[in-house]
Amino acid sequence: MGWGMRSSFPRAILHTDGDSFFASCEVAKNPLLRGKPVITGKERGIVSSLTYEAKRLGISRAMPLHEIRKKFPQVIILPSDYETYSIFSNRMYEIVRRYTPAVEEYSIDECFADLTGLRGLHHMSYQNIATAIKRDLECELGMTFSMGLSCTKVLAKLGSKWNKPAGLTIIPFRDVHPYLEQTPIEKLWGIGPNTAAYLNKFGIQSAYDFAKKDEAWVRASASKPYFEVWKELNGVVTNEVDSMRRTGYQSIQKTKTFTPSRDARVVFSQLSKNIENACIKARRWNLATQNISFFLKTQDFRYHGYEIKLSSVTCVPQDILKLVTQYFPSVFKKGTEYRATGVTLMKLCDAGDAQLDLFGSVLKSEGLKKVFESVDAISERYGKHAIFLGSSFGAMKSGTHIGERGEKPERTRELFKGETSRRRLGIPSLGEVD
DNA sequence: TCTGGGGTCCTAGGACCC
DNA sequence: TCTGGGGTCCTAGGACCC
Repeated sequence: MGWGMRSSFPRAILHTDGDSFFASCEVAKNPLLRGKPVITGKERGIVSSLTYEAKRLGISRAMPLHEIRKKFPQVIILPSDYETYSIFSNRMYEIVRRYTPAVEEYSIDECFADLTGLRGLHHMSYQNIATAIKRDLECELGMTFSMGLSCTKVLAKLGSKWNKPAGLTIIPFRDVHPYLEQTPIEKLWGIGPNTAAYLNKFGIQSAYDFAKKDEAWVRASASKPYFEVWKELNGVVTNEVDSMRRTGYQSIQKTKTFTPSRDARVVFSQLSKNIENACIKARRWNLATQNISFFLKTQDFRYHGYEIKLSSVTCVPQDILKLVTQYFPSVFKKGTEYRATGVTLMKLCDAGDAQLDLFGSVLKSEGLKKVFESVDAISERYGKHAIFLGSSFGAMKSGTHIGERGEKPERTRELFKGETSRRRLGIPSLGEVD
């Protein structure tokens, strides 16, 4: 196979992308904002999402808000309201599902839909089905959507990016050439900066350069994910629209940046809060973990932490806190200024009914006692004052010590000795919100 | 990009087994 | 004892995505 090969039957894959999604949700929620420069991300101090009116002023994502307030006092700055965004997101999925059950909820503002074979049912061409979906979305949600229609996900995604905002770009496979020629390789979905640089070394600059490479070369020179992108550029579906709804997570991570602090109690309380929140999310999905990791992030963006294997599966923060409390002192360095903490519940498994029952009783009887113990262990180490541990841990004190119970983890591993270890916890490079 | 928060999948190499 | 081949599982790290 080479350039020109195709899947055995033609597919119609639609990619839908909400334009400036968070900011658009805010406008849809409050019509008085329409036509105005609106940005979200107030709580972060930088721009998260922005309307085109704001873009026209020269504002861009990640711009500090103090700068914007000074330069553009007319801009409306709003805090993120994820509950609303989630409601709009679900409405978006439901509208698309009127036309096909094969809808993949790809992210809060994007979905894929497989329209293959539905022309007869709807008495419409694929183009007209896409147009109808777009019309429904825009009428009912009060915002615009960018869409791409082609024969694979990679090409559909290329289409939705082609004409933003509010564009619908159809890329029939026979017309794909000019689109690929005008697309730098690093703009392709699935090709990041590393792979782009690697491919550049072989003279591959555009998506077209990549697509026309021999199969043998791609197979030999790139790993599976890139081979699959290559196939999709050639019209062969390797990544089907997956309409399975989420039933859980492989891992749950909670991290939060705070006002920089050298105070162990402050840093620990932040970590504790993250652990609580991670466990709340795990329990909401009836998930439990036996492998966790935590880290402290310094002002110079270094990470220090441990990966810990617990002696049993749990979704109770106290169980995790007990171990984290033991390891916290060897991670926390006096005099070092920290900016964030984080925890990851790894290898999540079904918590099962028994686990939930256990949790229920723990909550009622043993829970508070254990909380006291954890808090106390830190108080012992770092001072007499009660630790402020956020909402559920505030103003506690007690007389017992954690050491006696001393549940031992099965195994621990120190993390983040080197710079390259950062990615252990999925510490990301800066991504895009929308 | 002077840096938030949250995910997924793939691969190489070692451990262990027959 | 210095030498096979092959399979599976697990881990650590890399890369990518929104």
